[in-house]
Amino acid sequence: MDRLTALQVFRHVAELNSFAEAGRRLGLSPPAISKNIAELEAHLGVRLINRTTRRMALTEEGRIYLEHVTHGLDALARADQILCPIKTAPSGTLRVSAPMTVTLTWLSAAIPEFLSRYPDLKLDLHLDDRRVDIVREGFDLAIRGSDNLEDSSLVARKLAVMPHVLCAAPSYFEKHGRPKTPSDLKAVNCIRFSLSGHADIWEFRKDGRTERIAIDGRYSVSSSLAVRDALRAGFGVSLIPCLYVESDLNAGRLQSALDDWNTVETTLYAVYPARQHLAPKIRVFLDFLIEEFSRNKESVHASPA
Amino acid sequence: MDRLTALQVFRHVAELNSFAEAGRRLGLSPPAISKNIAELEAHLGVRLINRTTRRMALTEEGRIYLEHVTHGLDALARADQILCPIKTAPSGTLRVSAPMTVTLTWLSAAIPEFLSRYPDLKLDLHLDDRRVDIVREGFDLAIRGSDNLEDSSLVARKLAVMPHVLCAAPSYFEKHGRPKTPSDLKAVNCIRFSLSGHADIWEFRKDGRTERIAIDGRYSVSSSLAVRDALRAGFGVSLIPCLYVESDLNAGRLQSALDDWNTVETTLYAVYPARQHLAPKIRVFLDFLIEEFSRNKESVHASPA
DNA sequence: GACATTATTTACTGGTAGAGAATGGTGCGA
DNA sequence: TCGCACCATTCTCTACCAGTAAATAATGTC
Repeated sequence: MDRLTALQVFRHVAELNSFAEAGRRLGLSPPAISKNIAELEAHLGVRLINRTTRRMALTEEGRIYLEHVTHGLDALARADQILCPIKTAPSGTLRVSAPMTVTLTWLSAAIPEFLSRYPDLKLDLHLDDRRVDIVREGFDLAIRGSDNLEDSSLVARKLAVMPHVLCAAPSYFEKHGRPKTPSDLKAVNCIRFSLSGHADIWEFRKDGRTERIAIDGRYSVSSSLAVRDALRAGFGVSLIPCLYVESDLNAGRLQSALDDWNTVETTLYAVYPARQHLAPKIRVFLDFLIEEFSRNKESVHASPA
Repeated sequence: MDRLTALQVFRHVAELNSFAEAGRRLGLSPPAISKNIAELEAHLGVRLINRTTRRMALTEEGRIYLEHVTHGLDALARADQILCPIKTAPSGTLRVSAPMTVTLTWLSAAIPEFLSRYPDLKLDLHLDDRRVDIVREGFDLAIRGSDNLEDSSLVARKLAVMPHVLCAAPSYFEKHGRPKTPSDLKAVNCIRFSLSGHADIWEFRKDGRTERIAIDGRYSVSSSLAVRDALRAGFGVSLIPCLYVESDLNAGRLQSALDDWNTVETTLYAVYPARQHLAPKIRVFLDFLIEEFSRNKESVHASPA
């Protein structure tokens, strides 16, 4: 027996004081009404409605039962209704995890405009370069580099490609020489971004040939911005997303090397739990990310040139 | 989809934080759990639970929904529980319709004892010689004479047989003669109980012969007690339940006639709406009636002798 | 007194809820 | 590090049940 429909049948019958009318209202045949009431009574072991073919009236038990049932049914209906606005308009709190550096250099400036576009939305943005467990920690969405991409039941949406560039301060190159081939890097102080998937081995490609260099160095750090600071200070060379050193290269504070080699690219993904029933708040933030990253694409791609 | 089980599944999953554990608790297979949640989400168009194979967490919407659903589910559970004591122990209000005279002469004296036996029970006893519509007027039980017995969907339980006796005051018989045969009644002032089914035609049987006499008289009244008053006053003769005139006959205030003829009997029934799921309050009152009428039977049957 | 309406019963059917097996994925412990 | 155990999901299949239709019984109305 489907008790929920039985309860709704009971409620309608009680309120309309008629089996037939309740059937018409609910789109059910008279027998269906009868059976539902009879089954409900059998389930409870209590007679709820006294009825002849012509007349019906709630028993005392029926009246008591109706009161509680009505209350419960209304609460359940309210539960459904409360989700209605949520599933159409963005609202509530959006919990997002994003890598520190990407956010600070690329995204955070645009966040206020995004939030002002959706006044009912709150944003809880966690800056963390770790690969967070999105489900366990209750995030709605995470921005990840391809290094960290786990191939689970999550959905990944590509946002942007971040080409890398090998660079150092002019002073460093003057002192230690400018590498001409990837293998020159073996003898060089390489600053490593420890959270990268390719922290210890750097790849270079040219003319279909791939060189994989196990690099070494005295400084390993978990923030690209710290890497940049070390580069600026002339401490060593590093392979770093172009984006982060764009202005340094333009201003001559840093210089690139091995420009004729293609190097690793980090693809940036938005990762979220499911494609079905995607909440509007996630949907709009995703759209915002796509829009934002595509807007900046040309400037980024132009930078290494 | 059975939404009630889906909601219960959702609730258990949310509270136990595990699909499998919820399945074990509810006696359902893991696939059943999955499907219920998926269907519930499809129905709402909202993702309630983010899940990988290893971990799961409510979404914000899920948390909001759970709160309301829990509330509704509890209300419905309470509705069932509230009926539990009612369906086992007599309680609440018992609405009974009974004929005035039968009650006053036979029953009402025992009512207080009955009520003190069931302290949680209230009795609303309507004394009315009309044939009431038991369902329309919301009675739990009615006491009826066989005259009024409608053959509907109601249940009738035989309580007692009330033999009648033809009688009048000695003064009346002295003045107008004592009838020797039923047909003598045609010339006699017959007092009629108007609510009886045999008010205008009185039947007498003897040796397999039946005499049906269309009687006449100047006084018709809707209470047997008024008939008795008229008899005592020597106004005429009447056919009246032995019970009502027992003491009068014993004391010689009234005298019977046509004692060698069998006359009509009124069978007393308890009538109630249904045999299934008979409420305890009705059950105990019915038992009380049966007990009470069977206790008095011998004295009643002895009276006409 | 014929008709219309009502609740119920019976027999039947289509949809579906649940089990079982298999798959892909993940954490824990040896 | 590998393997084991567990978990959620998908697919397929079956059994059951909810609802309909037609027939019945009862009752109020014109």
